[in-house]
Amino acid sequence: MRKASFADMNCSIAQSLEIVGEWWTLLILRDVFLGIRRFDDFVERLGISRNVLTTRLQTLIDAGVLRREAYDEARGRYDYFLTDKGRALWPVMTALRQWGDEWVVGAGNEPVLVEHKTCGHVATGVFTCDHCGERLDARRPGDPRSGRGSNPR
Amino acid sequence: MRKASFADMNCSIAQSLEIVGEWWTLLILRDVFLGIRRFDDFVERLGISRNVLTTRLQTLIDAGVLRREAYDEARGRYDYFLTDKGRALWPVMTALRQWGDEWVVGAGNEPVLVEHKTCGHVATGVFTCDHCGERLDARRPGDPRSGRGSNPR
DNA sequence: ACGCTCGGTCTCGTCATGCAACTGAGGGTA
DNA sequence: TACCCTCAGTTGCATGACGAGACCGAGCGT
Repeated sequence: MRKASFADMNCSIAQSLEIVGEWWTLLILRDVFLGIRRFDDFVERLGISRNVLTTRLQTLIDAGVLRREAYDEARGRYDYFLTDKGRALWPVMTALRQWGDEWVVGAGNEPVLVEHKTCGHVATGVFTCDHCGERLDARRPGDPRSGRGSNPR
Repeated sequence: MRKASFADMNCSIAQSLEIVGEWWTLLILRDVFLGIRRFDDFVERLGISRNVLTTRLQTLIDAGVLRREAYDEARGRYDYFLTDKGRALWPVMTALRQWGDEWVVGAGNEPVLVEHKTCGHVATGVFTCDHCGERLDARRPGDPRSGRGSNPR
């Protein structure tokens, strides 16, 4: 039996996970965000097996999240870069990192801090409404459903 | 060979993925956010196999993301609810959904809209600096590294 | 000529997953 | 009493994904 696919679910979370939801994929992307570019560097930093890395990179390239560029055409040596689509995953990475910092990682493990270049402060990203700027949160358990539009199946 | 674990990586993204990074897990949580509470409803909506659902729910309970509560003690019927830790995953779900809406889902699939109750508008969440309120983005490829603090390995 | 580096591919054994049948307690119906 | 139904899992089996490490091949350095 094949592993199930989310591709036919009419839900953008399912569609997203179809691309970045596999084991290792988001860690590979984390390293790309940190500037890692080469096959063997991923293998060494992550401890991922080479065959799985090969398929994950290919999946991400096929999905348009990464771009492969030769830095030594003759020997077939490549760098992997984020595309715009890949760079747009930054909020996902940040949300995951902040959740881990706040709820998972024990004391003694210093979180990675992000400096906001513009204002110079260490920044925590917060989700705000693009309309009024107020901070957004999940609806409380008792609320009626806040979603509307198509059925998120 | 066992599936590799990210638990010993000193990185909160890896720690987070150890909990929510498995196949199916974020889709289960999406449904919990939408108000699904019961075993057979997850099975039917997701098409997940029952044994996998069992282990995923248990993992999430062990991690403190979900809470199980009997609604019919005699017959062993349970509801699954989000804890505060689980509800704190809302930015992750939102970031994934918005990425999917913008970059993955084709035209013709209407995204699920979220109404911001306070201001009454349909809201798109944006990541902003908690200090100055300016919108946050990933550093551009050429920038020096923006992370500082412990090595995010 | 020789070894080295890099970016993979191949093989093989083990683990996770999907499916479907089964279980077991209690309730409803006849 | 007998029978079926619902719900929340558990069990068994077949298959596919994963991990480890060996291997490969092109070109460079010496």
